[in-house]
Amino acid sequence: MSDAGYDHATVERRWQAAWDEANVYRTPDDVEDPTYVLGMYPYPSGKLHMGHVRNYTITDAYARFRRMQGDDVLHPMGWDAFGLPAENAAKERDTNPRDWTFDCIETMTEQMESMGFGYDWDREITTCTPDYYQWNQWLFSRFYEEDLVERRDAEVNWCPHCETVLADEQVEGEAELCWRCDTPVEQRELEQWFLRITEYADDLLEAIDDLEGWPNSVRQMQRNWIGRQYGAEVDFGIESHGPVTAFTTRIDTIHGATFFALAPDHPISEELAEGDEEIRRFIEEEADPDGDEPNGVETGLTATNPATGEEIPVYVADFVLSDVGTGALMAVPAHDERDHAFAEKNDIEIRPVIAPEPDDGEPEAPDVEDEAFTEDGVLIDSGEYSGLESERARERLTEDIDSAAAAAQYQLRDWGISRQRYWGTPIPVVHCDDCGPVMVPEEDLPVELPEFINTTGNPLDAAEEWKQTTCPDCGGPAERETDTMDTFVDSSWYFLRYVSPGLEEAPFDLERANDWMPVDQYVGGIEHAVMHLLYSRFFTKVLADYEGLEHREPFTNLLAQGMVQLEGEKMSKSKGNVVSPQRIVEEYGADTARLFMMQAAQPERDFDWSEEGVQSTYAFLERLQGMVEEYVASAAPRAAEDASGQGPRADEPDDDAIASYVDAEIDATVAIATAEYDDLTFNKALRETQDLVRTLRQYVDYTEPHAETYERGLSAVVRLLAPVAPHIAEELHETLGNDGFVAEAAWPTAEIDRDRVEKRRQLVENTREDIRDIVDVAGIEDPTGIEVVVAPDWKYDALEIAIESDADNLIGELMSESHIREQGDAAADYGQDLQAEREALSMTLGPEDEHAALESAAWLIEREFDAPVDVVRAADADEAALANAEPGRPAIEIDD
RNA sequence: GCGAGGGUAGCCAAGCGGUCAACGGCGGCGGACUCAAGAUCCGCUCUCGUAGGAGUUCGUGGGUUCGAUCCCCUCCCCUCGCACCA
Repeated sequence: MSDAGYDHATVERRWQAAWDEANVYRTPDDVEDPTYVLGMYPYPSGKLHMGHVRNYTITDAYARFRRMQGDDVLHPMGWDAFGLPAENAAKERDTNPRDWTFDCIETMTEQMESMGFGYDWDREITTCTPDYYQWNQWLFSRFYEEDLVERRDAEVNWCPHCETVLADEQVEGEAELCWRCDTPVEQRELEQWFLRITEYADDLLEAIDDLEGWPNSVRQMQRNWIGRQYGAEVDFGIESHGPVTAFTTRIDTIHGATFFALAPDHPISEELAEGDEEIRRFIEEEADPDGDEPNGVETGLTATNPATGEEIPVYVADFVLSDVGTGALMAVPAHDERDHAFAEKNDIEIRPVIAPEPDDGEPEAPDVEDEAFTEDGVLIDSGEYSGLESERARERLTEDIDSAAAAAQYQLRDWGISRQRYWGTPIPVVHCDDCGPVMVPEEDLPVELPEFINTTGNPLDAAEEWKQTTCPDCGGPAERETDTMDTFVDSSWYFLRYVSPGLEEAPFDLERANDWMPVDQYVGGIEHAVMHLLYSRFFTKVLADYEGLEHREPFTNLLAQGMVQLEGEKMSKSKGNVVSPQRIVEEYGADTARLFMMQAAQPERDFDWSEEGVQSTYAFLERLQGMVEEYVASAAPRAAEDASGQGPRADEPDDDAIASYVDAEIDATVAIATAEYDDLTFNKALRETQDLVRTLRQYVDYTEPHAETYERGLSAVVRLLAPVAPHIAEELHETLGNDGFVAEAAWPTAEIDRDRVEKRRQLVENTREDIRDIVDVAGIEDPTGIEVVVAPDWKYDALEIAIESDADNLIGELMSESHIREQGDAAADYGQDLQAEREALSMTLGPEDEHAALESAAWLIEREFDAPVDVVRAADADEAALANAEPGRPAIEIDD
């Protein structure tokens, strides 16, 4: 670690206290439409990890940037405070989830403050408080009233380790493991509460197209998850069981259906199993829906193909899933891979009815002996439908077959929210023997959690006194529902609660929510791409439909931030490669940690933590502080001189040129960095800013700087850095003699033409490089003078003509200009060059601008080669030198 | 299998039709400073070249174009998500 004098701990504490004192990050209720910047609230696990730090540095930097630009900003923080880990921790430590959770919150709040995150803590929300979760209950009742809640017996995913039900989304991978503990998930039948998200499937799906501020990956993942497929439902009559509906996307292949298959848990399969030992045995012992092999058993029944009237055998097959489609399907082995595999195994006819579109002549049946032909094509052997294209045939068949109707299938299931755990929102329902399940009336909310009981099962079940109640409808004895809600319910609307966190009459202040929502910039991990983000969209749409919310989408712009890795690997406790933010803050300070992270990579990309990188970031801040302090120290005596009437310091003419270079660079940096901040590409904004620091340092090293310019540069740097490194920025802002907080200072502005800046920088850079090349290639040891000659005006004119001209003979066109023609051979030569490069030409700066740019950058060249540099206009140069000069590329003469 | 995003010099990584031998960082090399080291600063870091030049490069093979790292197609590889989905 460095030994120099940047006492980050003191600086950071000082400004954290000052911000707090001055309420800098408070958003008053009466602001009109603040820029709403939000990071996904954390689960209070007890410690901030690098992922949190990155997430919240992104939102904080953006919020600070917008605030400095003059926006009102809403940047709140809260706690996703319900959940299983608290319960487990409480059991282990013999405490209770509430105390444990609040301990964790306290620790993490301190850590967040030590990072310098500027939150409006007055809007803090904590989902495990009755103040908050009563509104989960209220919303549940409202959903119930709107018929969006359903109680049904359901086969649910059950984690034996967590002793709870899991949503489909919480079951991971082919092995079906619990997302929390990786235990294999089992199936159980339970009475469950469901939110009917499928009612919104179309809305949720179609609105994705308009979420232009979201990453494509997330949008695509949500589309996949909803999984809408258009097809048809069609009935096959099964003897003695009546019509059975099957869903198919390929009704055009119906003439090739050679068997019918039922899921093992289809009602008919179960009925058959009762009277047929072999079917029973298959369902109970052999069926393996997870296996690769499609297994099945013949039922001896036949089904009537509604298109052909043909009788086809009915199987019970384990590759048919009861929760996909209708749990029954018409099987067309010739045109479906799964059906093909099953048919081969069971020796069922494979009958092709779709042929590839023929180039000419008659369609020919494809070879489906070994492999199904699954593409669309032209129907064959399909009676009156033969010759139709698949697409058209689907329409016609759906129309013509009596029992067929167009239908859509979704992969999205209703959202089961019941959890058999203690630490969650009690589902506000009372079970009455006479009335059945009854909603707890609004005036009796919240249903508060009873004291925690340390027991093996569900503590709510054990809380006898709490459980026994009376029925709100009939007044008879009744029992409370003992399940609690999935914590994703809490997070589905928390962003609305921040708008009016203490409101006692409603979950959120409608009018203000209408003004303030949606969240302008939401930032969080990609792991929430489906669950949290989909549920939040669902809630928002329901609230729009029934509660007068005027927004149908919660998050306008979404940024899925990348991971912080170590040597290309995700940090994890089990790998033991975790870098502790706390250690970094202690050793280098929050500013260093934040700055390092933001400059390391674009926010959405993964990047490697690097101790060297952190050190060099720290050194950068230290040097910057040194520069500011030195400047202020040297400015004081100068100011005294000025005041004593000895007059302003006389700037040498040479200095003016340098100052104009520095000035231009300041403008360029401000403009570019601002655009990059706007884009959340902090890495690029910071690179520009650091480049400017380098320029300023070179400036001050080279000459006595023009005070106004130099100070303007330092001041710009401090403010450009303030969103990311806020503490040291405050310190330097103060050192530079400013009153007030940099957090509330005005963002620097500069009007530049980015195209001009790039041309100017390019010209200077190319020229410097050319000089280096010449010195190197020519082996010039010690140059004594460098002359840089700008091209004559007529060449710029010629270039412009060449760009605009579309004449075949450019030379002719050029020569029609008398002032070019006068140049004789030189004009002809340059015309040849232009002709050759014809298509690649682009406009440069004008001769005066090029001269000025080079003149102001001459000091960089003098400094580098330690030789005087003369930037010369064409008019003042000798003929020989001019030959090599072109627009964008001055002639260079080096003396040694 | 389907979908999304990628493959750029030793490594990380920007660029996304001409100003590109290709920004920036790391690593390496040389120089300044120093008794020395570190830090800092200045260069170099595809090949050849005694005046800014030439040659060969951006996963593979084709194509479009006066011109392609950048656009289109084929294939190979990586990462992520979904998947016996009817």
